[in-house]
Amino acid sequence: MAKIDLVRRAEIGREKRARTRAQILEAGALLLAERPPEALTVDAVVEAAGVAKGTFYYHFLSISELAAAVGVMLGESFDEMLTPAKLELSDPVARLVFMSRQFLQKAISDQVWARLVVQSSQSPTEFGRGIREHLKADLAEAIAQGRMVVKDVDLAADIVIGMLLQIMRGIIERGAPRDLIREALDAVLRALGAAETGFDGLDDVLDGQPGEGATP
Amino acid sequence: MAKIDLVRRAEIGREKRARTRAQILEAGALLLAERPPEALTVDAVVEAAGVAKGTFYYHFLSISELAAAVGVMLGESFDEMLTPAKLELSDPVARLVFMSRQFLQKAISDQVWARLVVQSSQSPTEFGRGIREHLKADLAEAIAQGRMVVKDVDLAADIVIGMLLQIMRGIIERGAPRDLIREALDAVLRALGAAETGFDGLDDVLDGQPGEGATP
DNA sequence: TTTCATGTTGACTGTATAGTCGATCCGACG
DNA sequence: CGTCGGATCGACTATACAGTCAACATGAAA
Repeated sequence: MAKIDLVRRAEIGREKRARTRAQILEAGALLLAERPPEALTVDAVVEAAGVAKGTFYYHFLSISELAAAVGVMLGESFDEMLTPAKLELSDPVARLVFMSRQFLQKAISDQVWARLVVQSSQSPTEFGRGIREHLKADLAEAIAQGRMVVKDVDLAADIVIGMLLQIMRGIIERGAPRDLIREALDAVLRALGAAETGFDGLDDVLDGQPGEGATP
Repeated sequence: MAKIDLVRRAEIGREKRARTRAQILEAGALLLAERPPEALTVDAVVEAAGVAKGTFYYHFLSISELAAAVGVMLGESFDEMLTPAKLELSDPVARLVFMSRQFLQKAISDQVWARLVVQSSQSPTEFGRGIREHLKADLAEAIAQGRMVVKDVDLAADIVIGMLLQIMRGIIERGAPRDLIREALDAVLRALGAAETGFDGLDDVLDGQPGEGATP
């Protein structure tokens, strides 16, 4: 019995498999942007993805697993979006502002993404918790440096998350008037009581200019 | 054919009818506190309410009508809660603070109510729009008086609503630490840029003391 | 006691959805 | 070009749910 190269075999379908899975994932994301996971049916997903029902179950165990996968996808888009901040900005308040700015800009340029974020913020997913922890780390650092009036990290996180999420809802429903982002960022800093304790480069971050060390 | 007193007849069952309807309504509110209306089934409602399925359809046309009725109920609880502010407080910022304070206090003392409010805030119901308009009226007055740094009424409303809702979520998930309400109210005022432009009695309202005119 | 409007019941029908499974397709490899 | 394993398909069963309806319960009035 000639042993066939199983490893090779395993690779064969991988591209097709990945493509189909991506189709289902994208369709799921699109649908989850406009309804909660509890209201999402397998039939709706497979129709939107253009695949057969069995194919869905070949890739996912259930709708909730699909929802989790979409959550992971969202989380990755966040990491991708926030990585530059981690690398370039050493100041926690600057990182906070940068993050908030990226957040709102993405919401303005990608409505589906915005809706998806808003929907995902309801049921506490793994993704949501990750964002929150990331945010809390920055806030704790800022508090430790005596940069903020708000001392309770959880309260500070709720303030930031609540403002950004609701402003995102506003963007979805009513669009983004001129200077919205700048005014929103100012309001976030004021709410935390971090407005007057900035560092030199903060205005650049607020305006979306290249930050510290980027200008030779 | 002796005309029977139809008006009287109509009154006969009213008490029973009202009681049953209230049962269904309460069960619906309880269930809608923990899942979105799209995920609520008639069977679940009638089981929770302890009535037969036909009874549900005798009182309501559909789940969405029940959800609307629950929304109206919530709206009434708001009116009830906010009426004293309208009457006693002439200052728009004081009314804003009073409203926010009542809001958070109620959330702390009534978890089901809090969950229901959070859930209802997702799908824009009639109730949600009413609250927003009410809030925007106060904010517009405050802006007109030059009391706030934030000039965009919609942005201001999103800031307040976002903060309060997310803080409510925090209360639901992690409880309310000491001084949470006071710190939250301070943060709201700072966010709007209304912290330094207060009037004399504002501290009383912030602390939940009887407001202006109540001390003879 | 009888009558009758109002309200309640739960069995019933039809439909939508979940989840399964053997048939089929596809493409690499010998 | 035939074989074979991984991927896809869609018909099928079982179940959950929506919505209906004829029968029954209740209690005030005659």
